[in-house]
Amino acid sequence: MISSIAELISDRIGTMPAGERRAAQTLIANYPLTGLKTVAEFSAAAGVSSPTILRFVARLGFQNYPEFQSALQDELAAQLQSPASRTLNPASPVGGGAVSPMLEATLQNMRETFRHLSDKQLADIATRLAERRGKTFLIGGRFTDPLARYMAAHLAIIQPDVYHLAGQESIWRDRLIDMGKRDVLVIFDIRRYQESLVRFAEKAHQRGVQIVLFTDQWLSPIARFARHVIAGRTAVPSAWDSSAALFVVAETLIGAVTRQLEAAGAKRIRDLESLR
Amino acid sequence: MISSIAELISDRIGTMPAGERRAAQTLIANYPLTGLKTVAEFSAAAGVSSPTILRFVARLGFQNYPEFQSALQDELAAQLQSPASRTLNPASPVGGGAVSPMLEATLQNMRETFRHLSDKQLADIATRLAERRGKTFLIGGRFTDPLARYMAAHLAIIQPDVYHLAGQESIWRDRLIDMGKRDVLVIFDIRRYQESLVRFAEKAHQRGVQIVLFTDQWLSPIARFARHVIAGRTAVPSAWDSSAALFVVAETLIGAVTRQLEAAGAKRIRDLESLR
DNA sequence: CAAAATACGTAACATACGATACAGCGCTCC
DNA sequence: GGAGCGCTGTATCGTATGTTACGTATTTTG
Repeated sequence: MISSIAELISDRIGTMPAGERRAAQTLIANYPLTGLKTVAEFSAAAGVSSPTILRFVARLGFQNYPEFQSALQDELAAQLQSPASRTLNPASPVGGGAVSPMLEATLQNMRETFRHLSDKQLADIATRLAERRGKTFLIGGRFTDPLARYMAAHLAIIQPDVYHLAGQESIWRDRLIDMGKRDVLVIFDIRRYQESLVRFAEKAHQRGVQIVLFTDQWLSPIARFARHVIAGRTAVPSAWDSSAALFVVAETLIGAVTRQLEAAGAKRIRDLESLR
Repeated sequence: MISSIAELISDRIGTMPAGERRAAQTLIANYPLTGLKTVAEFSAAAGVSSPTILRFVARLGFQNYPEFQSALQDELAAQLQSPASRTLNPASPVGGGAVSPMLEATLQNMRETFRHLSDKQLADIATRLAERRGKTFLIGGRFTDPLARYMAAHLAIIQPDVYHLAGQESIWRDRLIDMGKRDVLVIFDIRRYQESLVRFAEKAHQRGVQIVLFTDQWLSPIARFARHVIAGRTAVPSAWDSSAALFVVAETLIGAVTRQLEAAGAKRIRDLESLR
C-alpha cells in the first residue's frame, strides 16, 4: 500500500526518464517543499524545463499541478498535526552535556536519509556497482574523501579494477582518459561544493561515465550529471556538517554489493574465501 | 526577538481590525498551511474577502503575498530539517528488503556505543585533544584509516600540528622520533587487529605519547597502552563490520574539541573566522 | 447625535502562472 | 548503419491569481 507521495515517487522513479528522475530526486531531496513552489521554481531547482515538471506530476497520476500541490499540502497537514510527531524520544538521558543532542540529531539524520531512499533505489545502485563491466572510480571532496577511501577499501577487495582517485586535481584529471561508458564514478560532494569536482564530473559525464553521487540534501550541482543521487542529511548541532548518514549509506551499499556478488557466485568471492 | 511568523502574528493580533483578526486566527489554527494556499482559498477559509487577506499580510510587514508565502516556506523548511520537530513514519515499512535490518542494527550500535560512553569521558578526551601542548598524530588500520583521515581533516583546521600518518609502515615508524609526552596519538583499530599498528602503538607508548584508541567492543590489544579507549559496536547483518558508530563518536569529538577551542577563545579560531 | 475616519467588500485590471502544441534531438532496436 | 520511437525544450496561449480602485458599511469621536 502506498500512503505518501514520497513513497509513490520512490516506487516509480525507476521507470522514469532522465529529466523526470531529476525532478523526482530534487523533490525528494527536500521534501515536500520544492513541490509547493511554482512550476518555474521547481523546474529551475531541478535544472529541467517546466513541461518536464508537469509531465512528472502527470506520471504520478495527478490531473494537474494544483491537484498535486493540494495532495502535498494535505499530507503535510496530517504530518504536522499528528500527535506522533511530538512524541519522539521524550528522554534525552539528562547529562546536560552537549553530547546527547549530537547523537540524537545524527540518528535522526540517518532515519530521514533512509526515509527518502527506497530499497529499490539502493538495490539499483548496488547492481550498477556490482555488474559494471568496466572500472569503478571513487573520489571525494575535502571532508568526504575519506568516505570515498572507505568505500574503495572494501569494494577493491571483492571486485577488480576499483580505484580511489587521490592527490592533486591534475592527477585524477588525467585519469579521465581511462574512463568510458562502461565505467562507474562514485563522487562524494557536500557543501561547500568543490568547483574542481564539478568540472571533473562534467567531463566524466561527457565521456559517458555513469556517475553515482553522494551529496547533502541541498544537492551538489553534480546532480545534473549523476545517474544516481543519494541525498544525506548533514545538519547537526555542531560547527561542522555531519557525514555520518552518508557513511551509513555507503556501508549499506558495500554490504549490498557484496551480497549481490556472492549471490552471483562470482569467482573472485570464492577465491577470496579460500584464501582466508 | 521575533523569530517566527506565528510569533509575529500573535504579537500584533491585538491591534488588528476584526476581519484581519479572523484571518490571523484561521492561519494560526492550522499553521502554516493556510498561508501556503491561494489568496482566494485563504479568504474563503477565513470567511473574509481577498483584499482583507492582502491587507493582513501587508500589516505583518510583507510587500506582497508571494513574499509572505516565501517566508512561510523558508520557516517550514528550517522546521522540517531540524531534528527536534521531525518525526518519522511509523515503523519502517518492513520491506522484505535487506536495507532496514542494516539501518536498524547501525542505529542500535550507536545507541549502545554511547550508552557505554559517558559525557565526562568524551569531554575528557576532547579536552586532551584541545589542550595538548604538543602535536596530534592520527592513524588507522586497513579499513579505519579513512576515519583517521576524516578526523585529521577537521582537527587540522582548528589546530596547528595535526598530522595524519599515511603510507608505508616504514614511513610512520620513523615519525616516532618526533613524538614525546606532550603529544597525542589517535589510533583506529578494529578486528582483525593489525600487528604493525600494535607495534607502533607500543613504541609510541614507551616514548610517553598519550594514546586515544578507537576500537571495537572486543578491544584491540592496543588498549593496554591507551590512555583513553572508545569501544564501538561493529556488528551488522553484513559480510563486513561497521565502523559507523566509531565514525559518529569521531564526529562528536570533533564538535566537542571545536567548541572547547572556541570557548577558550583560541586565537586561531578567531583568525579562521576572519578569513571566511 | 452628527460627522469623520476607518474598515470592508465588489468589481475591474494586469501579471504571471500552468497548460499545450510542436520541433529537435538522442537513443534504442532492428 | 539506418529507421523509428520517445524524451526534452522552446514558444505560445488561455486563465487563474494577486493587486488596486472605489463605493458602502461600520465604528469612533467630538
